[in-house]
Amino acid sequence: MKDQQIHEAMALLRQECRQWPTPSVTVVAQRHRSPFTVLISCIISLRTRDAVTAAASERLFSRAVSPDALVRLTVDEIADLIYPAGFFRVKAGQIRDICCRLLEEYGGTVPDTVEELVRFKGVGRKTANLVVTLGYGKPGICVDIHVHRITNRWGYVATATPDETEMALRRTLPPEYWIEINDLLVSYGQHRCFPTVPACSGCPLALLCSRIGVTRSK
DNA sequence: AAAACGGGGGC
DNA sequence: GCCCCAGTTTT
Repeated sequence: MKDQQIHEAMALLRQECRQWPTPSVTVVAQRHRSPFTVLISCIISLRTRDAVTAAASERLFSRAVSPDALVRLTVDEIADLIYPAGFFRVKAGQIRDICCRLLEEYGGTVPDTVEELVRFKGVGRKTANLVVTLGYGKPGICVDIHVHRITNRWGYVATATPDETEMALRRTLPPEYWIEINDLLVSYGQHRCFPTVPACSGCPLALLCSRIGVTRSK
């Protein structure tokens, strides 16, 4: 796919996604405006639906929006607040551990590089990149399952894992779209370009997609 | 019962 | 690369 085509695709995506609500982690980040809340709600979102993530995040942040406030809660209290998110007990422990380390190693602030962020248990490249881009507004590409699936479905990249997709996009995607593409493709993946059976009929990107007519694909 | 959730870790 | 994690909602 050429640059000309990706410019067209992104313009169409922007237009199309306006009709759908903004993904919840982004909304939560905007409401509380902090790299810390992006980090925590991103951990909550692991293997958990968008609506559940939003509700759980709001419940937790109504009690604490900083590491020093959050460590005063016990693991059980945190677990109760983020229920019914998947793996809620494991995540509660991870969240509290991360808060402790943030206080001990970073004076209660959140580091702003992927390399530092992925040293925390429960934080991988997806979460780290979302903190960097959404939390700090710095260059980065957050590749979750939606970004991975859709860019491959387009034929824009040909990769086996989300991490490989991130590296491929860092080489080929114009920097002006780096921060934005996650929000757009999460929304598109939730409302049209579904995981198993995408709604290709009426898709504004149909002419740019290499899998036209394919109703079942990875 | 099985698949799906905006993954991550360990091997 | 594969398998496990440990929970709910949706089909």
